[in-house]
Amino acid sequence: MNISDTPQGAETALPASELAYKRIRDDILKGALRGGDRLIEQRLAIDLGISRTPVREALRRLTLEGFVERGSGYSTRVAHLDTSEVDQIFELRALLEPYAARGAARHATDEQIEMLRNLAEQMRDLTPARTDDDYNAISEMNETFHRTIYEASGSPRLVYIMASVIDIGTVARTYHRYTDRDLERSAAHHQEIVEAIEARAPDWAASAMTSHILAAQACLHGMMR
Amino acid sequence: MNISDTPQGAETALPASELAYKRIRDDILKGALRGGDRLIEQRLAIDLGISRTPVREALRRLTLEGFVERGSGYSTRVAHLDTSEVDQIFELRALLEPYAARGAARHATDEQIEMLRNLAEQMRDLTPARTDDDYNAISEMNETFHRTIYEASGSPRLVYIMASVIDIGTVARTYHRYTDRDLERSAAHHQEIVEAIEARAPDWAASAMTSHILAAQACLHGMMR
DNA sequence: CTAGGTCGATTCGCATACAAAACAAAGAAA
DNA sequence: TTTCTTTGTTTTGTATGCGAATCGACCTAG
Repeated sequence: MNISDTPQGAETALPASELAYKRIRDDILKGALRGGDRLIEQRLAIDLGISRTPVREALRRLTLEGFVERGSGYSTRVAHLDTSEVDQIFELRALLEPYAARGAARHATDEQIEMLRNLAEQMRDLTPARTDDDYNAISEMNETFHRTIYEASGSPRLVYIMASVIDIGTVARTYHRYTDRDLERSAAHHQEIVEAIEARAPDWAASAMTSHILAAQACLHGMMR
Repeated sequence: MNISDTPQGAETALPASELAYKRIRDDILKGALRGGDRLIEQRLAIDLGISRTPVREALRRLTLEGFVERGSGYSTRVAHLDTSEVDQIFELRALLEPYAARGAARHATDEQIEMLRNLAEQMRDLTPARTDDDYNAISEMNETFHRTIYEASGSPRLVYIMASVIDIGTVARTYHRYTDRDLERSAAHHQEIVEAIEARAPDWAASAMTSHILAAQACLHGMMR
C-alpha cells in the first residue's frame, strides 16, 4: 500500500554483504588499506560489526575483481598494483571504454544522456578542485560517469567486466594529485563525450573516449616517475 | 614424511566450493541446466552432497560471471542467452582475444607455446569429429587453448575477465553442431595462431585471432537462423 | 469470474559452531 | 649452532540454525 519502508535513514537498509564489499573496496581505493596488507575475515567482521559470512562473500568478490590476492596458504592480502599492472589496466580501458562509448552513442536513453550531462557539468564546475572535498567529489562523479556509459552501452556483460578495470586510476590519487591542467582537460573530454553521445555519433564518442583514457594514462605515467 | 594423502582418486582433494562451482557451471555449459531454470541453494546442496555455504559461494561467483541471474526477490535462475547477448559477447571476444594474442606473441614462455602447439595438433587430429566424445574433447581443448593464450598475454586481469566471456560459444554447442568445414577452418586458425606466437609476430597473431573469432561468430550466426 | 487479501510453505541472509589446514614458536637432538 | 619435530595458536572451510522476506495457493468479496 504505502511506499512502506525506507523510512529516512538509508543506512539500515543495505545488506551486510554489500556493506562489507563497499567498505573494504573503498578502504583499498582510498589508500586506508595498502597493497600487501593482510586481510583477516574475523578482524574485518569485528571491525564492521557483522559476522564472517558476509565478509567472506565480499572478499571472494574482491578477489575475482582483482582488488584482493589470495596466496597459497592462509594469506589473503590487498593486491599490490605495480607500475606495469596499472599500465596494463589502462591498456584494457583504452580497449573497452571506447567500445562502450560507441555503444552508448547508439543505445543511450535520454535519461542516461541527461545524467551524463549533469555529471559532466558538475565536474566542470568543480574544476579546478580547490579542496580535498572537491577532489573526492570529482573522483566519485568520474566513476559514476564512466559506469553510466558502460550501462548505456547496451552490453550487460561489460558492466561486470568494468568493475575490475575502472577505479584503478582512483588508487593513484593517493600517490599524487592531478595538475589543474590535467583536470581541465579531463573535464573538457567529459563534455565532448557527452556531446558525441547526444549527437548519436559513435565514432566521435569512441575517439573522444580514447583521447580521454590515453591522456589519463600519460598523466599517471608522469606522476609515477 | 610421505607424500601423504591424495591416494589416487584426485576427487576427494578439491574443496567443496570449487566442486560446486565446477559442477553447476558444467551443467549449464552442457545444457543439463537450461536458461531460466531455477536454482535453489538447498536443493543443489543436497544434490551435491554438501552444505549450502559452498553452494552459495559458487552461485555468487557464477552470478558475477554472468552464468546465473538474480531477479528481484527469491529468484536465482540460469541466465538465458538470447541471440543479441551472444552477439555482444562475441563482439567483446573480437576485442579482447586479439589483444591477448598480441600480448602472447610478446610474452609467452616456451612452455606455453609448447602447450599451445600440442593442443592445436590434438584438435587438428580429431577433426573432423566423428563421435560425441571427439566433439566434447575438442570443445574442452578449445577452451584450454584460449585460456592459455590469455594467461600467456602477461595481463593477469585479462584471465579474470575471460571467465565471463569464453565458453559462451560452448553453450551454443547444445543447439546445433558446427559443420566439418567450420571445424577444419577453426583447427587451421589455431595452428596459424600458434605459429604467429611462435614467430613472435604480435600483429599476425592478433589478426589470425580476429579471423578466428569472427569466423566463429558468423558460424554461430548461421546456426541460429 | 475477477480482483485482492491472507496464510502457510519456501527460500534466502546472516550468525554461529565446529573441523581441518596452515603457521609459528619453542624445545630436543645432532 | 643448526635443524627437525612437536605443540599450540591462528585462520580458513564447511555445516547448521534462526529470523525475515518472498512466493504461491486458496479463499473471500465484489
